[in-house]
Amino acid sequence: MVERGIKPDTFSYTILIDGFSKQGNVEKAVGFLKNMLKGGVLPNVVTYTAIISGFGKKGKLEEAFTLFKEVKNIGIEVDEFMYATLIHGACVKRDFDCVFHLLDEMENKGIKPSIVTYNIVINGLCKVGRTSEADNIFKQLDGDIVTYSTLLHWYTEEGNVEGIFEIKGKLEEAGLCMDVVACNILIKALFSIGAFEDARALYQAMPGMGLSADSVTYCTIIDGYCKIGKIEEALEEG
DNA sequence: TTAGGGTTAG
Repeated sequence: MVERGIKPDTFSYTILIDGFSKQGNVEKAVGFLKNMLKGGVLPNVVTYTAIISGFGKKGKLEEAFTLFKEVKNIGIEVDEFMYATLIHGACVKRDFDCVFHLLDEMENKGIKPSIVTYNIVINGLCKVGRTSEADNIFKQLDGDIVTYSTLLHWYTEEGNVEGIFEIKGKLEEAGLCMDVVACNILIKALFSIGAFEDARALYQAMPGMGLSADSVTYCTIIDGYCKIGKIEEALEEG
């Protein structure tokens, strides 16, 4: 672009910055931010969110917060995306005081967290073994398919049979549209509680729901059958 | 008419 005399704008810079942040090279992303500023191209809330996300993924929460304060000082209006990104970073660091503080701050600013932001918090709590706490805190919440998938996944990891039944029931009650990820998690959960026939029935019902099994589905089923010594069934489904 | 946040096996 530069060779051809095309001046990069906020969008092209932000795409580059986001790409480097996602690859784990937040230093390079910061370098591009500096280039932008030097060239008189103004970063916006999306640009800064990309960098904060890069810091968060690497566990560099302090750097993320320093930048967050800078953004506020510049006078750029922070939004739910930026808060969600910071919350994700705080979850990576297992700093839940920080997480709940950020949620409070959002509320004070009149920024209502969407289900995506709540799902970040739920997953963060589950990851540190606080699944039932996550489940309780967000009981009143209208979960989406990711919320239920996440809770079901972690209850399965914990071997919490009661939890599995609770979420399975809620999932059916909510009547949400299943996706492949949700099916894979539910199949695994069913295997874990010994409901092999239900697991198989769900797998077979997938095409009727407009879903096709992916490699995770097959691995889950093969693993499930192998663990109970049913090699024949494992071979059969493949 | 371009850019940003969440969930799956082993």
